[in-house]
Amino acid sequence: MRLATWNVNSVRARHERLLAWLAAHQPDVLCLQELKVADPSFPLDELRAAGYEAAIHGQKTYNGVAILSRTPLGEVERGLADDVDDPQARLISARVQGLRVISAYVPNGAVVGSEKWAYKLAWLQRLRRHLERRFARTEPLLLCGDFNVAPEDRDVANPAAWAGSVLTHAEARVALAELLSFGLVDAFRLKRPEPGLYSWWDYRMLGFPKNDGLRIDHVFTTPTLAGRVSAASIDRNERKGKQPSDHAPVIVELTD
DNA sequence: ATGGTTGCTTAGCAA
Repeated sequence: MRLATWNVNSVRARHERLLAWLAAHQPDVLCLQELKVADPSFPLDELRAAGYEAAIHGQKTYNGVAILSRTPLGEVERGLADDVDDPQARLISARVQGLRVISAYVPNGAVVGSEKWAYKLAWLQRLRRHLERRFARTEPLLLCGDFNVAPEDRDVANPAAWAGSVLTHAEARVALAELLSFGLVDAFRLKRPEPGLYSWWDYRMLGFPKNDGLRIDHVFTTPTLAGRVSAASIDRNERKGKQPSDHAPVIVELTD
């Protein structure tokens, strides 16, 4: 089974690229983030024609997440289901081929110390509680998405330049580590421990031409599935050419 | 040279 996660930065702007990428890479499951459309504007028909069912949690202008699958999606759940009144569409989960797949778009956090920063840290805590309430570490779970956190300095091309940013700050890394302490492992790093692998490059400052990248998009899995991870990669090519997303797809292969 | 990009929506926000 091939599973991927990709922050497309507007499914409308990335429509052609999305269909071309699906055709070229044939993932069984694709988690999407930053749809930036409400549900009725999601290109369901074209994706069905391409062979994919979709579970959507859309939002106009900002956020929005989805899970695409070649096989049927069941038990779809949207949001963190806690007592916080939160209109931001950042989480969706579904059952696919006996697995529980989650597509998450963690808040960026803007600037350390800002209100958005506090929301980011709180959101990661809320996700941890959601996992505890809703799932067991003994079940086959795949938590995928844009986490807006580079877990370690080896995930950052230029750690000195990014020191103290919302993507690398110690508090964000601790919050991510606490999320993973639910009982999740970094599926990508199981197979790809080497440095120099990134999933996001800022549109500004010649980020991609200079390869000033960070690995902030992840696939985390419960230990029951870790042994089935057979390969992992990042499709850096998708960041090239005309009108790319600022994120590249992260791909994980699981043995059946 | 203290900027630089993109997307959504249409001046300003978010990333």
